[in-house]
Amino acid sequence: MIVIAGAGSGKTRVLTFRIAYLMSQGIDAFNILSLTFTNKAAKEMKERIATIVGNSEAKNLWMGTFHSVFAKILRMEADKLGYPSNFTIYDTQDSDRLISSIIREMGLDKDLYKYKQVRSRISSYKNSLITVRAYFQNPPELKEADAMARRPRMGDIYKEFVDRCFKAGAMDFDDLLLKTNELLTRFPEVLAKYQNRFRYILVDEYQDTNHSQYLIVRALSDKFQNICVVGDDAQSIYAFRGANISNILNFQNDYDDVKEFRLEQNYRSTKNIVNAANSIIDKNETKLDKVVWTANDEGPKIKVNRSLTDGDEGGRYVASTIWETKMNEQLPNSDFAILYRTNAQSRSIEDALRKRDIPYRIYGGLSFYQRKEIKDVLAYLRLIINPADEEALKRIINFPGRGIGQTTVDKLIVSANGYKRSIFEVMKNIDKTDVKINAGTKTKLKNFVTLIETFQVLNETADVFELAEYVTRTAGIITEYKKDNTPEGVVKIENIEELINGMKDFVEGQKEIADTTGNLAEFLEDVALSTDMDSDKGDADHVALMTIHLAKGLEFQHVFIVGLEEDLFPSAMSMNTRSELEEERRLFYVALTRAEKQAYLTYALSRYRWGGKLVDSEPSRFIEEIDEQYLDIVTPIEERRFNPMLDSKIFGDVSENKPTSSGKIRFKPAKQAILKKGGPTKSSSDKFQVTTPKNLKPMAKTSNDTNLFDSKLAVGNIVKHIRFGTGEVKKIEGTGADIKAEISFQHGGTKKLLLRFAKLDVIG
DNA sequence: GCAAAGCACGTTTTT
DNA sequence: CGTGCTTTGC
Repeated sequence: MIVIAGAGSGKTRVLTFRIAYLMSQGIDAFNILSLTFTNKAAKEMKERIATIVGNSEAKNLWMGTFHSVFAKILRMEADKLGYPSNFTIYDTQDSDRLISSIIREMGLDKDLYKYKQVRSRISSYKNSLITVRAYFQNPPELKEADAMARRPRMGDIYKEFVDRCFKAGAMDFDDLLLKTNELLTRFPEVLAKYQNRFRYILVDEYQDTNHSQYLIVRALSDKFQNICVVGDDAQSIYAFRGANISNILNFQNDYDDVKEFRLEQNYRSTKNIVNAANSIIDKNETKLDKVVWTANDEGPKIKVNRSLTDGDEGGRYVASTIWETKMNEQLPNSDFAILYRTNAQSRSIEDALRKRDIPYRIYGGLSFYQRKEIKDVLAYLRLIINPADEEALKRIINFPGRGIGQTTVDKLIVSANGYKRSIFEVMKNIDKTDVKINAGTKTKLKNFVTLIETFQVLNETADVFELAEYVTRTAGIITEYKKDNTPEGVVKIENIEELINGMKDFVEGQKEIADTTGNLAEFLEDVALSTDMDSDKGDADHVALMTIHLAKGLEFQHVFIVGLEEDLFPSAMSMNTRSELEEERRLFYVALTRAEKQAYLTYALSRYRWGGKLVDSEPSRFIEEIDEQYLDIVTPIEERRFNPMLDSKIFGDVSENKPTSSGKIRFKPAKQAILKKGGPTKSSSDKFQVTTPKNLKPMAKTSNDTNLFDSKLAVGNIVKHIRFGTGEVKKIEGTGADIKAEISFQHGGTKKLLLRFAKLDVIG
């Protein structure tokens, strides 16, 4: 059965009730497998089912993401594949480091073999079931393609990567799916076992499955053919990680007697939003026919707002609109979401919200578990349960510093590869090997081995919390970070404390649930596969900030979609082919359909990108693509309020509050009008800087705050440099990010310093 | 082997 | 802008 479910039509409800229904018909929960897109979705669905059929029954359901469900199965069957059951899950960073390391070891040009490109290439092989053997055996197209891309050694890197992961007892994200396929293909008795267990299979967000996932589902469902997939082709937004939209388009051909259902009524959004979204998705060629409609109210039109810069967008418009709406309508913060295309856009929004004391939470981005200090602690724990884990070992063998440098590690890697053993084993038997390392360093290595072995012994008896506390103290991690008195150092200590407290919760949680063992391995797996969405840190009331990808499946009363500019959304990277652009359009569709009541679209005429550079932008084509009867073009009145020099006449033929007379929004003239107003001359553009609202608290200034626009540095100033001492500014040259000052120091002569790097205190 | 400074580079999107 | 890698000088 396939359910094509439009946005807001109650997909989750369908799955929930179907499962509850199956169970009410006497089907054993153990026989139901339900694959969701996030762990959070699984958890929520489980809770909803529990309220219908009871908690004890719901507990037995197999429910989770592809990755988490099959990681569990792989642990049970690991020995068949030659893996230890406590295998490590490498995250993207681990993979990147290993790939970089391999490229270096093979003596390849790292500019030609960029580790990210190599990683994504390997990832796409794996997701297409092209194993190393297949790569070398198949007709030479792949090899030729890589050779054409001037990367003839691609296959060798792939092979080495796979070998090293295997030797380290590690799987990357793609392996969790690929190895599951290997397991089910090579061991028919295992396949039969899981086919018999999972008699009823349900898959959510089917449009975002990749080939590897598709094959797993097909294999498992082949015997009983009790499969129900739910999805919406219009919301397929993960092609970049291998999602194949034809999985959903061709489902009918894969099984006998497929029943198809269409859910086209939207219960979430107003007519304006639903119709506007339809008018966008209409522009796509590749799609299934369906018409989403709603019986909800007409609702207000979608507000479209233009700002001068990204700072204005977040500050003057988004933050103030949230503030006012919240006050006028007495709404909680959680009714608001701000969605963007790239994570980097969050910063300016954040600043604005902070200034207005609006509580917010950023989802995604650099997650807690990816922070350096957290990964350091986790690396110790990983090494305890899997000493072969190469990336964990390399990370901590010299952290905190114990005099084991790169040279030594390189020798160990070469030796480990030679003996076909893990690095840890080589270290353990260092005296029996032919590794040329001096006696002093050997002692250091032995001490490290002993340290880890001590931890391993403790792990036999202690729980995760006790262990981590002991490890961070004994290994000197806490001491190391305590040395650092900077604010960053303090935050790191706090983060480690938070991690350890989280472990306490985990241990206590495990005691309540009897069916889990609550060991270290389990904790690490949770960490490896958890996302920012899964953990609801308290239920504090906040505005949600996230990428559109992360927002899929969520809904909010008021939704701001920011940065609607060409090259940003649609992304400059995704405008080469029609299908790429169509995916961007679907992404916009997803964004818009998150809104229940009111949507706001915003764009800026120029934006700070790449750190310092102010880049001009044009409004996104997606704004124009919306049928304009659903739009309310708002002109930012604040622009004038903050600049008394301006007169509305200079806006030329762009009217203030209504669409232009031609009936079509005219973006180009609007931009030119702004140029006229802002003017190309320095003095007038400076005004915009000066007229920043003064009632807002300025950001804290430190001596190394070298924001160029705030820099008061001039010829003749006496400055102090942290290293060169006191000197006089002789000359200032360059523009923008490249401004340099020539400074004559009392000791140390004359130096040209880039202001963006130099830490200068102006003292006279 | 280590620390600091300099420099390069990147921003799609994520399990 | 900020991270993380490389260079440099001990």
